Amino acid sequence: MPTRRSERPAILLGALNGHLGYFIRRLQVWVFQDFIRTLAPIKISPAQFSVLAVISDNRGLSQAELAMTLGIERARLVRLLHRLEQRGLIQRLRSAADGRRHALQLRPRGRTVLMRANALAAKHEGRLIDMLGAERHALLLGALRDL
Amino acid sequence: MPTRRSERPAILLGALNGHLGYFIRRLQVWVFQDFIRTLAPIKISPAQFSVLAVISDNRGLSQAELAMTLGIERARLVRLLHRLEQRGLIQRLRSAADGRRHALQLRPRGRTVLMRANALAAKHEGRLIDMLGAERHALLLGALRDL
DNA sequence: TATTGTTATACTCTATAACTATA
DNA sequence: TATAGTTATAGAGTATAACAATA
Repeated sequence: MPTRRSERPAILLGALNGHLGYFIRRLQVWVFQDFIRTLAPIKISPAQFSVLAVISDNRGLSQAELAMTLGIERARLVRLLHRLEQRGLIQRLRSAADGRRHALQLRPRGRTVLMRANALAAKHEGRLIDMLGAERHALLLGALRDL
Repeated sequence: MPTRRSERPAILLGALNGHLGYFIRRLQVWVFQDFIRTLAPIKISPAQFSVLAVISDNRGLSQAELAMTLGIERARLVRLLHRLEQRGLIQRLRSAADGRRHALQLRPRGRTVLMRANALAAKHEGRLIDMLGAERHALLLGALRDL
């Protein structure tokens, strides 16, 4: 027979305990909040960071390829890229081979910002490791990286 | 020296490979999409499901307690609960002891809907297990449940 | 016809501040 | 004065559909 240990009984999660999605969601919310605050000085959101990182390592890729790689809607990418272009971080070049495509690449300023973003993102990752413990962090990364 | 195995080189994730948050986010998006589609017949969102589940197992708790338990903004809960109340799934009772608090509880219809929701959510969880593999699913649940 | 980029719409989520009523 | 619930706002994210230019 279970006994209460505190005056106020703890609130139960009920059916949620069996659902991985609930715990994934909670962790994801924590990650976004910490990431956004950490990169606030350079005003780079998680989505913008992922876009800059992928363009950096895949110079000349198209918007459709970028959208599919990151699982972002093509329509949403338009506004996202427009802002990065306005800030002088990226460039959209019409492809010579296929007039429909935009070849994406970082501008010098984008490379600089990405370097700062990487440094700040590393600090965020450090806090995530602190929270999870290094072993659990490695376990999760290994389990999720190759899906 | 690495060699290319396909005509078109695969798109690289670059710096994202070191960030657990990226992979957590991708999985979380998959989970939400599948959950929403699975529970579409009864029009219950992930947030609504979590609210019904916690109220069910903690009859009479307040909105502030519920908000803190689920990590939802108090302000957002208001509209969420309002809709569930309009649908006849929950009830807000003024607390006799403290006039500021609303004691939350499921109405009979809410209990019925939650039972259907649990059945559909189990199907969703089955698909998640299929995608991850049973061992990985158990590994992740164990690693995330006690944060 | 199909694809790429674009525009538009509607709804939800997130963050924030401020208001009211009760304590 | 502090707390519980509420209202309001702005900015993102998500899901759609439809359009023009190009293939």
